[in-house]
Amino acid sequence: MAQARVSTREVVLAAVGLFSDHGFERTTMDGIAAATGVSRRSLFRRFGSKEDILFAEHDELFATVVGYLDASPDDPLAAVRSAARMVFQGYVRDPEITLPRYHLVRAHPRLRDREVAMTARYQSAFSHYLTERAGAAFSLASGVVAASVIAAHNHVLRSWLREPGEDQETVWARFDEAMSYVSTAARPLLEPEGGSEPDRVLVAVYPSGAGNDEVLRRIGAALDPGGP
Amino acid sequence: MAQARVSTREVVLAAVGLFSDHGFERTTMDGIAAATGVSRRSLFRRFGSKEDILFAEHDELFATVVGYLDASPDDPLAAVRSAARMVFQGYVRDPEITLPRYHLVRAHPRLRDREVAMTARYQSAFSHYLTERAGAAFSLASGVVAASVIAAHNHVLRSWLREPGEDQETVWARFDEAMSYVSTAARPLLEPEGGSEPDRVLVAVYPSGAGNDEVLRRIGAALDPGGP
DNA sequence: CCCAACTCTGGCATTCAGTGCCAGGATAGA
DNA sequence: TCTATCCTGGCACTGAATGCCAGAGTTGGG
Repeated sequence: MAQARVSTREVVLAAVGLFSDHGFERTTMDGIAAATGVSRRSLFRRFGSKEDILFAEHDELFATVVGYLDASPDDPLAAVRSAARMVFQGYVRDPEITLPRYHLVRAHPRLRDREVAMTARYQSAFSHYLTERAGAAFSLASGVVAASVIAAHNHVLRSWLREPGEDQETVWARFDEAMSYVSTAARPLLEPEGGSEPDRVLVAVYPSGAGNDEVLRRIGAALDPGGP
Repeated sequence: MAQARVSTREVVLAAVGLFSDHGFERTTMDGIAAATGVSRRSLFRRFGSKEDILFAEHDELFATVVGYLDASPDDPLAAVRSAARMVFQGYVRDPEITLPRYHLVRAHPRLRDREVAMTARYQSAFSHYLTERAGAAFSLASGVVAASVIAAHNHVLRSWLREPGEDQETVWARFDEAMSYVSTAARPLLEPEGGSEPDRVLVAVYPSGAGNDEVLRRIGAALDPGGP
C-alpha cells in the first residue's frame, strides 16, 4: 500500500480547482487535504502557506531563471531579454495553472500583492545581474532597464492572460516586438561606447519614413538651436 | 472622561516601536491594544490587519498623489515626475516611521512583499495616468516609463534609507538628477514629434566632451554602416 | 540480513490573526 | 428631549500557522 508521494503539481492543480470553484478564502486547508489525500500538516510543511500553494510552480521557474542568468556571461541585456522570455514561456506553456491563478489574483488583493511580489523578484534579480555585469556605476541604469524589461513583459503577458485563445505565433511576435522596443532603447544606457566617464544621452524620435539625411539634419538642428 | 480618540499616527508610532523592539511576529494585536488603549477589535476595524498598521500613513499619501495626478492636465510626464517627488518626500519627511519600517521590511519577506505592492500601486497609477493622457496606443510606452520613474525613485530612496543622516540638499539633488536622467530618456517615448504613425526611436550615448560635429558624425556612421 | 540513523508524514494541541454579532455610549439633527 | 446614526469594545468563533511527538518508510554500514 505504499501510497506514492502526491506530486507538487497534483496538489497545486487540485487546490487551484477548489479555489476557482469555491473562492480562495472559503477554501480551507482541511479541504485541500481531503481533496489531495495529503494531510493538512504536510501541506503546510511542503508549501509553507495556503497562498504558497498557488505560486509553488512559479518558484521553481524563478530558480531556473536565476540559474540561467548566473551562467550567462556575455551580453547582459540579451541574457535578461532571454530570461524574460523564459518567464513568459513559464506562463504560456502552463495555462492550466496560470489562467485560473490570474483570475484569482484579480479578485483578491492579497493574492495580487503576492503576484506583484513575484515579478518584483524577477526585476530585482535582473537589476542585480545587470549591475554586476555593467559595474556599480550603472546601478541606476540597471534598475531602470530591469524595470523596463519587466514592464514590457507584463504588458504582453496581461494581454495574453486576457485573451489566452489567441494564436501562439501572434503572441510570441508581440512579445518579441515589445522586447525589441524596450531593449533597443535600453542598450545605450548600459553600454556607453567610450570608456570616458559621464556620457550624455541623446534620444531622437523621427518618422520611420525619414531618410538618414533628414534624421541627421533634425538632430543637427536640435543640437545647435542657434545655427543656420 | 470623554477619552479623546487615539489618532492613527499615535497608534502607528506605538506599533512601530513594539515591532522594532520585539519583532513583528512576536508582537500581538493584544499587545498593541494594551500599549495604545485602543481595543483589539477597534484596531482591526480601523486598520484592517496588523500589517496595515505599518502602512496606514502611506495609504493616505497614495490617495493624495492620485488626487494630484487626476488634477494635472498638462505635461503628463512632468506631472508623474512631480508625483514621484511627492512620494519621495512622503518618506523623507517622516523618518520616524519610514526608517524603522524599512528595517522591518528588510527582515520580514511578508512585509517586503507588502512594501513592493505599495510601490506597484504607484507604478500602476502612473501607468494608467500616462496611458489616459497619451492615448491607448502608448500603453506599452506608458508602462515602461512608469516603471522607469518608479525604478529611479526607488534607487534614490534606498540610498536615503541606508544613509538617512545625509545632507538634505544632497539627497534632493540626487533625486532630481535621477529623475532628469530617466525623464529625459523617457519623454520621446511618449511624445513622438510628428503626428505620423509608427515613429522610430534613436538613442545615442556620447562623451559629454564631444562636440556637436562629432556627435553628428557618429550618428551618421551608425545610421549608414556601409557608408564612407 | 539486521540494526541504526535519517527523513518524511500525520495527528494533536496551541497561539493568534481576523470576523460576525451585539450591546452600550457618544453625537448630531429634528 | 427623543431618535437615528456612528463608533467603540467585549465575546465567541473560524481557520491559518507552528511546535511537538510518534510511527512508517528509506538508506547505509556492518
